[in-house]
Amino acid sequence: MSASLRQVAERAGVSIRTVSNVVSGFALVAPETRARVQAAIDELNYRPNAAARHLRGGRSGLVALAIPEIASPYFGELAGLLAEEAERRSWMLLVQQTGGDAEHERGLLGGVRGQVVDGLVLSPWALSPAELRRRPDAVPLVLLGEQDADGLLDHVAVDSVTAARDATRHLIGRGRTRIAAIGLQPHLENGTAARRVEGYRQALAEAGMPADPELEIAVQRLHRADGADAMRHLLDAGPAVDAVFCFSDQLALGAMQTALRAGLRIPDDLAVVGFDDVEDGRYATPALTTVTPDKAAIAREALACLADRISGDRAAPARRIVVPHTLTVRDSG
Amino acid sequence: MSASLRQVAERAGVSIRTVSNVVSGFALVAPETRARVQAAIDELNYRPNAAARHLRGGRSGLVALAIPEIASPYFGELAGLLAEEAERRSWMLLVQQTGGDAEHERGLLGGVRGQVVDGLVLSPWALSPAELRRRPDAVPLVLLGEQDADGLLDHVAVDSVTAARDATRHLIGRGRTRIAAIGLQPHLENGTAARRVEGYRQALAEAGMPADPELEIAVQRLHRADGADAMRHLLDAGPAVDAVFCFSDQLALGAMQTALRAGLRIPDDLAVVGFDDVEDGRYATPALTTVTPDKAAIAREALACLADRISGDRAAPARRIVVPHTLTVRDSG
DNA sequence: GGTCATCGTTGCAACGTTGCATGCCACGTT
DNA sequence: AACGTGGCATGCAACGTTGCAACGATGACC
Repeated sequence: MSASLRQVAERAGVSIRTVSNVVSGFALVAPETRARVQAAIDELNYRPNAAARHLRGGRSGLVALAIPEIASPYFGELAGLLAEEAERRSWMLLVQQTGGDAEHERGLLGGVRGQVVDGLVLSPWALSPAELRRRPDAVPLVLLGEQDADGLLDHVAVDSVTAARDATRHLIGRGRTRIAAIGLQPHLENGTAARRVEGYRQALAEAGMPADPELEIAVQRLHRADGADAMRHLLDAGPAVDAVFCFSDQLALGAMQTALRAGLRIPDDLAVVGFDDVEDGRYATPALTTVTPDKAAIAREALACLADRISGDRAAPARRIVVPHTLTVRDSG
Repeated sequence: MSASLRQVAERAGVSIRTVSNVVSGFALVAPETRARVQAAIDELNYRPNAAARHLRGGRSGLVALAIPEIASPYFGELAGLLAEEAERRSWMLLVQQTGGDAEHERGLLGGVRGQVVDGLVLSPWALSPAELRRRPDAVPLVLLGEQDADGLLDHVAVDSVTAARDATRHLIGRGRTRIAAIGLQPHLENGTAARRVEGYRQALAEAGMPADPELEIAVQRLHRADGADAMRHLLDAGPAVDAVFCFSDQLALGAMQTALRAGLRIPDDLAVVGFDDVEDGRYATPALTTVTPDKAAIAREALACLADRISGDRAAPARRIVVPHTLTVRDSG
């Protein structure tokens, strides 16, 4: 066990309170006393007890990040940035995997196991906006992704409609005429996929191209395997396509592998555009053209927002923070 | 703020202690009392206070994972598995990024900020074995990777020498004669790279092939960019090669991109083998042949070991746990 | 010379929980 | 009737910290 204030106090011949004053740095302490206390602290290798501070002060210095899965490159990169940002704020980051499970997500809304954390950054997957809204009012919460919760919950995201439109416009601009979209998720309440389809359709409409339901492929999850399956489906049964816009880089990479194996040349026969700009895509062959959300901004804004909630007005109107995105054109389309 | 035992007790008309007994499930409580207390708990939505429990019991239920970076696919996948395993044990997982920085790693050895965690899983990068050994005896610690700390610290890892030998043997078996190794890290104390070179050299020696220093390429880190640089170096200045064994999949993927861009056919002109078996590699084109460490076993064993330390004998002799690996042959070599 | 502000230090209480010991009651045994 | 037993409930103390108010000592001021 580690030394406590009491032991330091005994050793330095002062009261517990005085040691506390030295440790916190504040308050008036005579230089000589401070030095003596400091010496005792060093000798005993005193470290303030986090549990006691937490109990007394109500702050744990912990923030939780709840995401579907850490191993997914997008969430991994995001988690890394959030960890950096948390470190900068002297917070510790606790990571919870929801597995995209509604039950699990719901559980977290009520607070992470016994009020351990000061705040929660949640990237919902299966939870409906309605459920998000009627959450038990517990820890400060910031949502990642667009959530149909305007005015009720803070959330940070790129503008998916615009981003998807940009990506699709790009393909149209390159002369593609049969552009498929991979990544619809009609089974989920989560609005992200819906918004990306919307942007995709808008771009087609602008260009006077008909929206063909056969070109809109739904997936269960956003993994490479789902992209591979979707592409196989398109190649087997589907109509001819000369481009695919995938709602994540993972989907795009899976789709690319299938297409390449089928002997298609990318981008000559098939252009592929992704979404997220994860590192994989940059080193894929061909390198993936993709929508680049400002992930650092997402991390920064999410924690800034959380910080405001934690130490500021909890009842302040909810904020909808939109971070910038760009289209990064590489070799795949 | 949330309800406390006292408030529940008042509402149910019993003592604090009795409520505590109901909450903990143990002890003898009359069915009728239990029901009344339970009702009060539900009405007030009582959740035990983690800080108080931590202070009282000395356990926080938190375990820290310290890795160089979450965004790296290997560590991301590992973190995911550790998170699952932690969940299974009702632990929460706190993630610390060290950035491969010695100072940072050293800081963690002394305990994560004020004894917040019950245990620490550390994947050292820059820290020397000597420093690891003379750590201040604080929280229970398990190291990931081979650490030259036998008998002093618990650690979990694959057998890198054997794994590297297996991989190299495979290339030799396929008739490759000029096999480069990418991933040496002579600037680091961390022994992993050294072990992989050793296995590589062993396999060459077995086959009566000379070890050519020009074929052993050092890197700063294990990112795709480093692999790409190393490959470029080999193609530009270096001698002819017909295979590369990379010490991580990241390196291999970077190397592959450079080779493909240079017009080499993989595996015809150049065979590429990686290490880690991350998902990227499976979906790369061509799919990456690689050493597959049993990552789930690493996660399982690491936490099992930590659990033993936490609730068992802290002075027990350190364990060196070796998890199995296989060679997964795909298209790249 | 007395009152008052200032500086440095201190004791008390409380945060919410649980281990321990003890209390009380009813029942069955001697 | 006295005693022991077991079931159930409770009070006290302590974990380590910090906010608050108060303390004595010192010097300044009127």
